[in-house]
Parts: sequence; structure tokens; C-alpha cells
Amino acid sequence: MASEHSDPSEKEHRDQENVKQKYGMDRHKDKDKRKEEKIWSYDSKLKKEKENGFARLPPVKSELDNDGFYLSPKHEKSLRRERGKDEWEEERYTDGSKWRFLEHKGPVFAPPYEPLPSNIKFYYDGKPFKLSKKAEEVATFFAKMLDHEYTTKDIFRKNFLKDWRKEMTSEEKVKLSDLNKCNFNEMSEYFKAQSEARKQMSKDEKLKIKEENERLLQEYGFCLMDNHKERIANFRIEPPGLFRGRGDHPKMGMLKRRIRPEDIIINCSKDSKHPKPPPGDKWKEVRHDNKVTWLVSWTENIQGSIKYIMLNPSSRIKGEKDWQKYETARRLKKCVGRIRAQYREDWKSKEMRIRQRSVALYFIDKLALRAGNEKEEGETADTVGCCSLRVEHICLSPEKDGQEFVVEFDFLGKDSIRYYNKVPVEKRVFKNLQLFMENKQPEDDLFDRLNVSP
DNA sequence: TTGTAGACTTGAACATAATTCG
DNA sequence: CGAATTATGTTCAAGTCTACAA
Repeated sequence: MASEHSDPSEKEHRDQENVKQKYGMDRHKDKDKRKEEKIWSYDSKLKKEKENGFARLPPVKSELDNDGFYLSPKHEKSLRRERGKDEWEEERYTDGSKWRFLEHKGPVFAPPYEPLPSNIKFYYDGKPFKLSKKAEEVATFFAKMLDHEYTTKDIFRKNFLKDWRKEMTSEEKVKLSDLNKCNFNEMSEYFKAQSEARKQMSKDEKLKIKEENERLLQEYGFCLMDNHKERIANFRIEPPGLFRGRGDHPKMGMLKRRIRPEDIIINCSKDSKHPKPPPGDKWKEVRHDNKVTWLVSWTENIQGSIKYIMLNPSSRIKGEKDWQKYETARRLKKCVGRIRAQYREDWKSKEMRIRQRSVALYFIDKLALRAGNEKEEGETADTVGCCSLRVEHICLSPEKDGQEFVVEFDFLGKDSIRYYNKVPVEKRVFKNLQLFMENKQPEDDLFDRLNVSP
């Protein structure tokens, strides 16, 4: 949460609260339970690996047991049983490294664009217009979304046209300037017919496709991390298309460009067989960073953020992390009482900063709100979390519906999902809120003395 | 200390498979 | 049996948090 200095009890207090809020304990009880079960299935996974007899790598010293044998899944399992669970709950590597050996086949790229059959036409201003291949591809993205509400939104259309024009030949640029004069209907109908045809395919054809997918999965869907064959979560590169932001996103409709091998950074261990780029292409980089868990990354062109290919939740690396999370939650359970007492105390603090923090903490605890980091204005939809709440998002009533000191929340949270709630709060909280709102405009931050970082 | 890029989790929306029902 | 419903899997934008540089 917030604060500049670090008295240890306060730090602990914050940490614990972060955990509670981070893992939304109140919010997702059932799901959490299911997830815990998933973790326990790790052992059965090891068993399966054993049965299938996956290839093992040459041993590294520390992967051998005292007698110089492989630390195979079976060994590992029995060792773990011997030493007790605690051993597993410990980080496997203490130096921050995540693995020692990593080998994989690299990503699967999106299939290349297939031009439309010549009888499917695009019309501009009522007349057929033959598009260049590049422009046509982008046009099909739009055509595929024609039924979607998105395509009626002004920002979407504006962004689309701007990016589409970038893909046009200079000739097309001159002629095609008004999206309202563009008619994508024939394309749209064609795609609908295609997907219909796919549904009507015979059993045989469907099976063929399934088998092909299975083959790809077998070839690219697994990697070898240390001694284990692990399932990769997303081994396919995101195909090009139009960006669909959620809520009122200022960048909706922009073109998500096609990712090429030269955009791709490969991460694997030096002593592994490096994945090969497609013939005639090069990777952007091949690195060997065992401080991270990803296998492949690239930079996406809409927000400039980095996308990753990582492992499945069933993998050791994800499972352990998940486990840690629950451990933290368990630790938190032991001290929530103390934390609650502390923030109630802080409601009376003479320091504004601490008061604001304590009230925010109370909301997070009581209502399971998200922390609410700062975000870049204008780059994303306007949404907030607890610490980024603005005066306009809450409404105070000393009395409402027979209850005293009611706070009415109304704001857009993550994914622009509306949060609306009326809660009676304690008098002291109410008074504090009144204080925070004094002399402020609706668009001012409610917790202006708060910063989210530790 | 502050600002920022990078890493990683989350979950809504969509897609597909499995199951139930008339 | 196919249609309808439900369960399960995949995709990917949108969060959170951390490490590190200035």
C-alpha cells in the first residue's frame, strides 16, 4: 500500500494486506479450492511422466542423488516424501534462477494470409474495387467483425481506417478515403458461409483437422525444463487482427500486426538444441536467461507491451508459485486480526497519509477491492481500483435506507466492469472520507496522499 | 527516491467438447 | 438422433507487482 518510510511492523502490515487483496480471498473461495486441488495433482503428473518414459538429459551434479543416480521423478517423489512437504515449499533455487536446462521448438506462427477467391468482391462507393493483397487482408479483419457492435463505434472506425490506409498502395490511398463508402458485405457473407461449411464437415475431415492439431501439439506443445517434459500454455503466436480493447478503449480498432520471426526473442539454455527459425528467416535474438520463466517473447505494437510464451499451470514452475501464494495466504490468516486492529487505530492518526492508507486498507479488506495502480492516461480505458478512486466515484449519505453512514461506490473497475455498491461504514471512516473530499473537484483523487508502491 | 520496463497472474469472451434431454 | 445445455479449454487484454536505472 502506501507509505514512504519503513517501520518494520508497518511494512509487515502492508505486505500482509497486499496478499489478502492480491489473492482476493473473499472473492473467489470456490475457485481457489479447485486450484489447490490442481497443485496436488503434480505428483500424479510425475507418475505419468515416468510411465511414458520421456527422454532424460545428461545429469548435472546437483541433479544426482548421493549415489550418483539421476534425480528422476521417482527419486524426486520419494525424496520429497522423505524430507516432508516443507522441502518442496522451499524455492528450488535460492539464487533466483528458475531453471538450469531449457529446450523447446520455438513458437508456431499464424498461417499466412490466403487471398480471397476472385468472385468475392469489395465495393467502394457502390463499385467493385480490387484491393492489393495487404490491404485486402486488413479489410477481411474488419469484415469478420462486421456483426460486432465494435464496428459501429467512432473510435474503432477511425483507428481502423488510419491503420488500414497504412497498408494500402498509394493508389488505394487516394481512392479509398471514406469508410462509410466501403462495403464489406460480400466478404462477410463469405466468411459466414465458410464457418458454416466447417460445421457441416464430415466426421472424417474433422478428424483430420484434429489429428493435425494433435501433431502440432506433440511437436511444439511441450518443452524440456530441467528433468521434466512440461506442457506449454500458448505455443501459438497471436495472429494479426484488429485490436479489441475492453470498455472505452482509445486504441480499439487499431491493427495488430503480424508477428514475424525477426520480432521473436527465444529463451533457452545454452546447452540445449536451439529452435530453428523458419527457412530464410532469423530470430531477433536468442538469449539464455534462466532468471525468467518464459520461452519466447515479442513486443506487441498496440501498447508496446511484451507478450510471452510460458508454461502450463500444471508445470512445476507455475505450480510452485501458485503454492507459495496459498502459503502466503495462510500466513496472512495468522495476522489479519492484528492488521485490522492496526488500521482501525490509524483512522485516528494525525498524519493524513496514514489516515488515507488506513481507510483504503479498510475498503480493500471489507469489500475486496483491487489495489488500483496508476496508469497512463489516454493510453487505456479510464478504469480505477481502490487507491485510484476519485471523488466522483463515491457518494456519502449520513443516512440512507434506514442505515447510517452509507458510502455509495460507482466506478468502472478492471475490464471496465462497473462496480456499484452501497455500504454502511463506521462513523470514523465516514468522517475521514468527508475530510478527504473537502475542497476537491470530482475528478481529483480521493486518496491523494497515497501511492501504491511500498 | 521516483519512474519505467519487464514479468507474471487473472479472468472475460470466445471456441470446442461432452453431456443431457426431447 | 439432433438440439440444447453444460463443462472444459483457449485466447489475450488488463491488471498487479518488482527490479532496476537515473
